Amino acid sequence: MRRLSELEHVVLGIVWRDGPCTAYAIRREFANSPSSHWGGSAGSIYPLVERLVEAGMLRAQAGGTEKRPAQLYRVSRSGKATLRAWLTPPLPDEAVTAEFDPVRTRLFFLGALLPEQRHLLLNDAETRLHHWTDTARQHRRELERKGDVFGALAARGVERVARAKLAWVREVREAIAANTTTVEP
Amino acid sequence: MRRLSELEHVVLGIVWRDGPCTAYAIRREFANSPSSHWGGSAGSIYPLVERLVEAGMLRAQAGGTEKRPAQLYRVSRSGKATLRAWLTPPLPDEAVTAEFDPVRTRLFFLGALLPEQRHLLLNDAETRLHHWTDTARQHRRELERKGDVFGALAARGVERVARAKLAWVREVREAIAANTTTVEP
DNA sequence: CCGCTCATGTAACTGGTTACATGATTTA
DNA sequence: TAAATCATGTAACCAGTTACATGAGCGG
Repeated sequence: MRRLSELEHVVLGIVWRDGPCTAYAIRREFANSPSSHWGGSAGSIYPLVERLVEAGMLRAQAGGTEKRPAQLYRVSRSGKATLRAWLTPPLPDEAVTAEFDPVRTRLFFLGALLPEQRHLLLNDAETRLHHWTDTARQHRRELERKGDVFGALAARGVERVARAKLAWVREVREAIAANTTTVEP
Repeated sequence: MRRLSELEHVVLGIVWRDGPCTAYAIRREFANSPSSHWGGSAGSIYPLVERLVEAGMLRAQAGGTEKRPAQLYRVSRSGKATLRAWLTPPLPDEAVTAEFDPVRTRLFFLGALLPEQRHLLLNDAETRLHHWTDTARQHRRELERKGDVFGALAARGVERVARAKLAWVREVREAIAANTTTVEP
């Protein structure tokens, strides 16, 4: 099989972690995740899982109740090996770069706004980031409560990044408070 | 015209900021950017710029030397208005969430590795993040040197996030040094 | 009994990418 | 004079999304 995509590896990881589970449960995992990078849409997950089965990474078994039957999936030996290979250094080169951040993307062009309007954008960003730090902390605690040690440690990263961004937006506001660079209308 | 994509807005911003410039110069902007989210491939930029011209957001004018003619683009009045609208709150809901981070994505499944192997991944992540903080700082200074005040402030965000992630990876290492949760082979 | 969750899929679309193609100009 | 950069484009592909479709079970 061709090189697995990042999403395919993540699905492999979810099935490894959550034991035998349905494709639907995988989708829910993405839907409940505070990250919005992958939506876990039906159109992506069902064909993806089928591909992993065909590639021998996942095994299907009948499950659920008689009333409500369901396909359960678990990782095969080769699936586990693939998962571990994915976790083994070196990380891909793109793994550590500036990710896509809509707030930062906009700040690059803050000069296109009138000085008064710049603060409106920063205020909005700050409010949302403040709220986001709460969400991130709650999510981490939820994982801790469930006993998912590594998940909680991963989620700590979201918390730290959220706080860093909050501090950053505040720094930007301080910095432009002095600056009154105007721009033609 | 339909709602502009994020990339289309960014291109609008680049043309606004860099004055009359070629599509090629726009591409270079993405290629030189330390972010890898958009590659600025020819296949995306040239058709995109053409679409913005058709939508009346950009105006084309002949330019370059006689020896080497080139199409120069500048933002129209309506292009500027669109750019400002993009910068005007409220930010879209997805603007403030956990972005895609390959390192964090992997840490969720760190438990699938043997305890000794976990440190190999963390070491790799730490080394790269350390290097990345340097890159980010240099890039920010470069923008400062060029007098791009807002660009430099935006780039400060990359720096802060890089440092936050570095601290996070170190925290994770401390935390799992004690933990010896093993997993079936 | 109405709406929500569980469960599984498919078809059309989209916003990019890679790879290919061309050719002039500048720099080492 | 070879290699890099400037400059512009196209065709095929790809990994996801949205929207649609179906149906059973379960809680208020």
